[in-house]
Amino acid sequence: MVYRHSTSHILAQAVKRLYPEARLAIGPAIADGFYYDFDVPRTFTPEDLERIEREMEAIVAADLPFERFELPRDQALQLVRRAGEEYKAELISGLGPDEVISFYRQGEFVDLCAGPHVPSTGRIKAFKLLSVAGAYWRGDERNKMLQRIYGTSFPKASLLKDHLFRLEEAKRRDHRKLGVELDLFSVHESGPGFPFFHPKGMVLRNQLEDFWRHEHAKNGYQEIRTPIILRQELWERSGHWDHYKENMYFTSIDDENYAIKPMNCPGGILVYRSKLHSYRELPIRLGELGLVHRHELSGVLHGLMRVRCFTQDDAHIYCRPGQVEEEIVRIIDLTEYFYREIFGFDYHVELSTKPEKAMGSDEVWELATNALRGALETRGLKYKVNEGDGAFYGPKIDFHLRDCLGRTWQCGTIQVDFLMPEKFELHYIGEDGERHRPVMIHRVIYGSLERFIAILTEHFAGAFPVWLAPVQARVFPITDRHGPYAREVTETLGRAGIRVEFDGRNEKVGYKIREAQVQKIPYMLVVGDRELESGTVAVRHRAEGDLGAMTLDAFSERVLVEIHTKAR
RNA sequence: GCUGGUGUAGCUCAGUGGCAGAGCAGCUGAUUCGUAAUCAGCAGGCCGUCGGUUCAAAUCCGACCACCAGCUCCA
Repeated sequence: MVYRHSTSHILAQAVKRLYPEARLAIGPAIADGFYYDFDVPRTFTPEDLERIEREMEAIVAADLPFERFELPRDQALQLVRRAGEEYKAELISGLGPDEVISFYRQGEFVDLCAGPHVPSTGRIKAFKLLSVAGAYWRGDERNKMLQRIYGTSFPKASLLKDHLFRLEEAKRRDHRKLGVELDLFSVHESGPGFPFFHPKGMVLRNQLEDFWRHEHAKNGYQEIRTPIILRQELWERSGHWDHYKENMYFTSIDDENYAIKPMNCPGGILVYRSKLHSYRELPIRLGELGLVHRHELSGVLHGLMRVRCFTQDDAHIYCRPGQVEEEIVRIIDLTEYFYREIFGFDYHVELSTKPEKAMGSDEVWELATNALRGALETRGLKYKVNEGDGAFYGPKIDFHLRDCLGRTWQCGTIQVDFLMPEKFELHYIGEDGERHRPVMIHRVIYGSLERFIAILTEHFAGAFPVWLAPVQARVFPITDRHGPYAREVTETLGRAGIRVEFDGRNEKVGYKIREAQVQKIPYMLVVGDRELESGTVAVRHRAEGDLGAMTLDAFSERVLVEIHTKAR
């Protein structure tokens, strides 16, 4: 961390030497590297980065010592103002009264910095500038956009090389690349952000949905389905019109205004409201694999991770106030079962609190937030707090999963909502015969099927567990005379419930094996004279290689066990 | 949406002002083969779109669209 931060100072020094008009913003170390933000009238090109790198080499070669000094606030301000560094002046003004204001000097270059640093610039052995991108000053889009240069550094050249190699390797797992290669899905210019699922992608998706339905039925959920287009009035009532309009698509039918749903909750509420409920029924858990559309900014679209229409594995739980925490614990348990037991993911949990543009009083938010916090503590889960990051109708717990480049994506979420029940005047009849207001919990486990499929693809690098694999086995006859037997094998396995393909093309076994390996098909079955005579199949596993001959029964038993246990 | 980059065959990519190219994939034929690529032939293009400059544009200029990285925002 210190090491990379020192490298960012060298970057800043090089930039100041080459472009004296550049104003410095901030330059922290980040995971795997560092960046520095500059305000420069011209834009940096890749050639500029090379020039800057060469200047950095010179600074490293000069082995300039890093020297620390401290100044009182007014002198510090004077120093940076004289240098025309208005961003640094703003940073100093933002520091608390008792904070020490320190600077670091290397050669002619001085920068406001808390430190620490390596002793001298010569300690930086291997570095590389990776990219340049825009970034708003203080991360606020109302502020000026600065130019951010990203880079990384390592104590040894070989470590830098390894790191760059790992970045390349990670790209091979990219779900966008694998999605094409494995023929899972596509996106087209005709519908940016609106993905098309191909037959193999649908097999995967349907497996996820079947499993989801099964587990939810076991856990006391009922399934519903609500329409995609509903009257605008509904969205005005729910608060989406006021808080979410810019993300919604609208249409009109017979001169009436309608909206395309960005969330499933208002529709689900209409189902709850369609009859009277007794306290004895609660909690009522209504699940919906609901297709929602949201207008996302064009610059954020990303394969299946970030799209403009997606299917949420949603559910809304209507319960009594006293049941909220227990319900949250149940959802956490179900989520952990999915993530940890079934898929084997690493994830982290965040708790998001009341945002600026929220509905409802602080007291209600406090209550809801405490319920979430209480459930997290009950389960002893570590979590990070995101102040002001909740939904407009309630605070939430989020489960975040990693993609191939280490970026994290929110998948599961649990949101407590006292407000929608209010807006829609929901009630149930209590023991006392009076009307009472239920609490609503919104939750998803996969999050969206699309994003989850993207994460799964990268997590397994396309080599899906057998239960999810679009094709579980492929059968190849060695020559034409083995064709009829190979077909019989294919049919028998198919009848046993295995997704199996027959590859009778006139190609060598090696060719077919290679193709099946590239497709990450878990099992390859070779049949030739030996198998034909003994009534067996020669089994090859995509990771374990040649497993030798097995009877058809033994093979199908093996695969069926893997399918049923969801072996990874 | 903002900053920067990219856009040529299904995929990966060459081609920098003068007839649009390669490998893989596809199709046809030959080969009948034992665990990651058999050989030969054929076909495949609105060079992202629209406009401009030029005798001539994939190539230069402009606008737009899409994609990539990052920022802001979110499942």
